Amino acid sequence: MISNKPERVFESIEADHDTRRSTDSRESFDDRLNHILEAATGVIARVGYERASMRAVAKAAGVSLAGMYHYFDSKERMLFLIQFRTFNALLNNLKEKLQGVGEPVEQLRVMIRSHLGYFAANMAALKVCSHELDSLTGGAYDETRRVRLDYYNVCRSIVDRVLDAHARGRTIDRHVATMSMFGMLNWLYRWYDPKRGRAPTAIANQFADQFLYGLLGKREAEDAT
Amino acid sequence: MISNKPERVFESIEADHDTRRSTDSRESFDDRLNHILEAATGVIARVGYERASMRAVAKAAGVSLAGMYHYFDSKERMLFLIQFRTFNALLNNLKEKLQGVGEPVEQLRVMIRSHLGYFAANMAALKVCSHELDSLTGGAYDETRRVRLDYYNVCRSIVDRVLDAHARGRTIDRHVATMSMFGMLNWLYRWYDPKRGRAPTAIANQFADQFLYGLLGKREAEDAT
DNA sequence: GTTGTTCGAACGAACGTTCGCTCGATAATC
DNA sequence: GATTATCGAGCGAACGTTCGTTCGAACAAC
Repeated sequence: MISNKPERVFESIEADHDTRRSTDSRESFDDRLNHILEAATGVIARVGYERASMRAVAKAAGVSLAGMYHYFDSKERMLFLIQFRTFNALLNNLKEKLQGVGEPVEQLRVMIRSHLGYFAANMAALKVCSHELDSLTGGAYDETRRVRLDYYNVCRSIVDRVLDAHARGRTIDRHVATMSMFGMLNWLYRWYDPKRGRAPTAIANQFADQFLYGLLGKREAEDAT
Repeated sequence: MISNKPERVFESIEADHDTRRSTDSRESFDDRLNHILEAATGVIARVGYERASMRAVAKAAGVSLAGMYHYFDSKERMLFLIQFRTFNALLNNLKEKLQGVGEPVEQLRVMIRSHLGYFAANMAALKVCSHELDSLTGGAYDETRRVRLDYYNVCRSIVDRVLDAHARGRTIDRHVATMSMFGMLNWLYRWYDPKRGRAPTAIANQFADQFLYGLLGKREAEDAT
């Protein structure tokens, strides 16, 4: 089932075991794959996964229909590659941005800023990830779920730390609180237009304020900055 | 395009112009239509609109494939009927619950409670409405959009009144705030399991608290109850 | 006998995928 | 250095299946 190794793609600077002599063809393979996946991401974001026919994706990528199957063995695998890479990039981006930030409240602000920043910079990919979560099945679904769970755990532990440090006797279900934050953030793909709306950083700040005040119930969140 | 009048269906106690004599066959037609739409809602909620074949819906409803087309002239019209009725019911439910409530903060609480209550009671229908927003095209899409805009305006004006009454010098984009609330609420269909999670009313209360404190930045929301 | 319901059977179109082939570039052989 | 073998990359054409929809006959009710 997992014949097309996904790790190869984003572990680009990893220890290479066997393929490094014929560098030329290898690099051009990955470049070509990336190009096709980007085209696919655009089409799927526009019309949805089921409506996005392989013919339409092939046309958008400038490849023949049959030629696509040199890069993945099925349409579902194509969607998996898009989602798996995006979720991993999102997670790595978050971990990187959190480095050196210790204060829980500031961690939460960084997290929301990071999520929204990546969102705004990769709208199509994150629309596909938010909307087509259940379009994968079996092992492919499980693998993306694993990454999403990692992401959830990082965010959840930040929410926990914020509440532990500044709890004010309110009874808050922390899972519900975390999911409400994801809802606030991910729903963006339904309404946000980067050409018309406010800048992503402005929205991120407002979201962070709203969510923090919502958690803490008072203004004290500010003295952390 | 709009051959199958949708208003007839939920304006059930409206002034009837022409059809009230042959009550028997008329009622059984509506009942049968309702039954098919409910089955369709379940199938679409489970596998998505595109994957939900008319054959699968027909089997779930206990009707032959051809027999479905006696109640709507296309698959898209079937989806339209589901969405249009659900959105209208949601809107009417909200207006009803708001009657007699004057205080803005309490209005907002009622709104969140109402939305979540309807959500919990009609999970499948609201999943279809949240997830398949863009599956309609042309006039059908416009009609559902109109109802959704009505719903937005009611909620937005409540947010406006809350902020006007309790503004504390914070700069808040009210559209962004309203959409963040819809995100928090509608994202529910992605994670909430009525059999495992907390009761809908408990979640509604926490959502209301979070969103209100988030808007106002302090605890004063409570003295409205 | 008309009208409203229901259905089996079939339609053309579109889908994801596969097959057999071609084309260049590289590797191997002499 | 010329010739041959090997292989990845790409494509046109077709496969079998499933899709939404239609048609005409059958049956019921009044």
